Amino acid sequence: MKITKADKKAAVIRAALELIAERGFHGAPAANIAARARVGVGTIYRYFENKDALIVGIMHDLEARVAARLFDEAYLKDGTARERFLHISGGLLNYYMDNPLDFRFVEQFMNSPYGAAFCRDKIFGEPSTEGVAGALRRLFEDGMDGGLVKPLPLPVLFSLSFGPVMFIMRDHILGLITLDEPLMDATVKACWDAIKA
Amino acid sequence: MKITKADKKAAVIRAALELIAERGFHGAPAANIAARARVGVGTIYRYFENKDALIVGIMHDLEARVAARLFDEAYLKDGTARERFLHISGGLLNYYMDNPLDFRFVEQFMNSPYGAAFCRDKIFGEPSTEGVAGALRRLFEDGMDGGLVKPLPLPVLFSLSFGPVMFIMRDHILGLITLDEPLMDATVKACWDAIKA
Amino acid sequence: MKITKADKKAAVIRAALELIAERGFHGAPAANIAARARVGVGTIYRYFENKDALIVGIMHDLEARVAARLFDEAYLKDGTARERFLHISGGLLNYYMDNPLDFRFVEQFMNSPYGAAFCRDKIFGEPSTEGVAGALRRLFEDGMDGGLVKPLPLPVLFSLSFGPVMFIMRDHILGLITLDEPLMDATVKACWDAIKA
Amino acid sequence: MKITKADKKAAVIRAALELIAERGFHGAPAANIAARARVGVGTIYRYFENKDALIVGIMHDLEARVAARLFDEAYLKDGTARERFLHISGGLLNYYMDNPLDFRFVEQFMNSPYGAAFCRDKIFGEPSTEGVAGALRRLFEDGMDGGLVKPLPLPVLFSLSFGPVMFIMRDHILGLITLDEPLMDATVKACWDAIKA
DNA sequence: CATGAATGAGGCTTCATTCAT
DNA sequence: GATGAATGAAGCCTCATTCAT
Repeated sequence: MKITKADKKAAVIRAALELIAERGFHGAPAANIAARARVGVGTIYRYFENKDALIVGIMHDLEARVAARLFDEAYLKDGTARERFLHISGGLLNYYMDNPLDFRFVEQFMNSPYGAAFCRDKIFGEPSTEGVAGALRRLFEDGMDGGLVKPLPLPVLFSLSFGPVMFIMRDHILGLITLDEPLMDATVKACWDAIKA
Repeated sequence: MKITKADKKAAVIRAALELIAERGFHGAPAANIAARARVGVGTIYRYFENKDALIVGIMHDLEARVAARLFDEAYLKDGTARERFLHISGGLLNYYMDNPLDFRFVEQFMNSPYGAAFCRDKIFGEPSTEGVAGALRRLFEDGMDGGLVKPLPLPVLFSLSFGPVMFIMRDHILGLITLDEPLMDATVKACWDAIKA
Repeated sequence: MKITKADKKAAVIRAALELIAERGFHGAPAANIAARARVGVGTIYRYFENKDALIVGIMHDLEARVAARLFDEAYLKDGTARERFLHISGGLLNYYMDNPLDFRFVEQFMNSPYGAAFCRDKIFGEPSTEGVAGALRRLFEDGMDGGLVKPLPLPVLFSLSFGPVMFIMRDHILGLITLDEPLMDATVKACWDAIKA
Repeated sequence: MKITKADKKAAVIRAALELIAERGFHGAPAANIAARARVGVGTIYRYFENKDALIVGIMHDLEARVAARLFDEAYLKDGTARERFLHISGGLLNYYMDNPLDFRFVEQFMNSPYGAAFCRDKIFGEPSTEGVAGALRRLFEDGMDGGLVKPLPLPVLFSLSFGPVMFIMRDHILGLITLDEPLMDATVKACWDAIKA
């Protein structure tokens, strides 16, 4: 058993994510990805049918890592709707602060034909009760039932909650602003103001 | 005045915007743009130094059209900070509802290396007191002075105001939700809740 | 009668010669030629059927200018074969020293498919008794008859006479050597040594 | 050892040389080069960064082949300056007689912006004591020291030696003259007359 | 006559993908 | 499995030439 086993796949995913995050889809040819992953070009095609599959694969991988971070033990112990909201919203902001490349990737992925297809696929699948989406839905639905959250369609609540987070993260990464703990806190609290009844 | 005038440039811009909006940057080769604009390929290069310049040119053009719509007479007549906020925020939402292709373009442009460069250029220029950015800055600064708006850095206020708008528009365009007048109204009002003191 | 009449043609020829001399055939698109000649692109095509015709036209023009310089009154007055040889050979060297762009053009023209065709055309025409070629032929033939010049085919005598001149001119223009009066003199005298019996 | 080895590079070089020799730089698009080399277009770019690099690469390759021919054992055994000169000068003429395409390439290359850059690069490097240039320098310097060769700058001696060779070769290839053994012999001997003291 | 906007064939180069080793 | 040389479709861009003004 060598250092390199089938975690070549992980290396490919990481290399591709980094390259796309840093240079856009244009700037991530298979040859560069392979080079950065210290892998032969052909190896990419062992693990992914083609480049599109690789890109979607990166997104799935990333999603799992984000979910693991947001729904940790801290989240599972009970709390008010507001506390749980702040936990998730703030957690997302924190995650992207710690992993700016992940953010840059998501940003580019979601706002591209890939993202559209990705979302459509999610929708055509039944509204899962598990994963990030499920947890959030329960949070908002409970909140609305308890009269704590404005009675609005879920997508609207989502947008009020995460739109600002994604927006401000980009500014932070571009250097237009420097987010610190208090500022992040103020931001997610303002988001709560937007959705609270 | 003949069939051929210099609005070939406008035709190129429109064709490129549409193609990019519909199919992403990948799906908009120069040949297709020219074909849709009913123009020779070479003509593109009479008006734009290269494809990148064209793409940035589209964004500038689009910006001007958005600004013209948001800062009309209705805006200029006085109103409370909240009224002006709702006018702009709602106006933007409306504009994109009416021009979904414009929205799709902005979305892709801003979340790509093009957008990063574009924003950086804006920043290195002095904080203009005119245009969309200037008007918004005055609006928020006045609001903060009057104690009507939370005292937060401008980029944060921007993100609270427009993050949700952009987010929900994508859902709408993807068909995940159908925005109607009341829903749009509720959304921008919720945004105000986020920023109001 | 304005400054610009049909000497637009001359302007085109000059502009094209300069551009080709400085940047090669690759670096002389019609648009640039027109710009440097301060003339519309279309104008080029009034005077030359196409670009090839223009290029050959430049060569003809240049030939005439060289001939005018070499066969002046000084040449016509009698002299020994050696004197006449040195006059011509040195005159050519001098001409190119004074007109380096002309040299660079000739150099590129002659060593290209254009030059091959040009020479072929000359050959298929009867061996003219006039012009540069004619005068040189007489000079060499007289020299051979008088036993002053090695009895070799004309092309060989030509190459011994002008090969070195063209060769050293290129070095001079490239800056590999700096020709001055004594050096030029020594060079053409050495050429005479090559052909003298 | 299969059909495909890495002498694809040699095939590309050969194909490009031939095409350029026969049709000029204009007449050698990458697609044609690839076709003649029986290679995919992309393959060219595995071995050369771009077309310019290919062209310079051809020249380097050719230089090596010429050097190998001129400085063989026959040259190394001692001889008078005149004998060695005739060996080299005649050898060059012979080489080009045997390889007319090489000649046509050199001719076009040297008299073009490529050649200028090529020579400049050579100059900025220190005057190498090896290779063709070095051997020739030694030959001429020894000759001058021994009073056998005219005391002239090296570039002038070069031009007197090789200018006629290149010149007459072109005539031969264009069919203006047909060089045979005696004629070639007479030519190089005449060149010696030009440089001998 | 002169102009230069318009054109599109054609050139250079990239890059996803394959396949022999 | 892993590799990377080979491939050619396809993208960007240039430029000789035309033609309406």
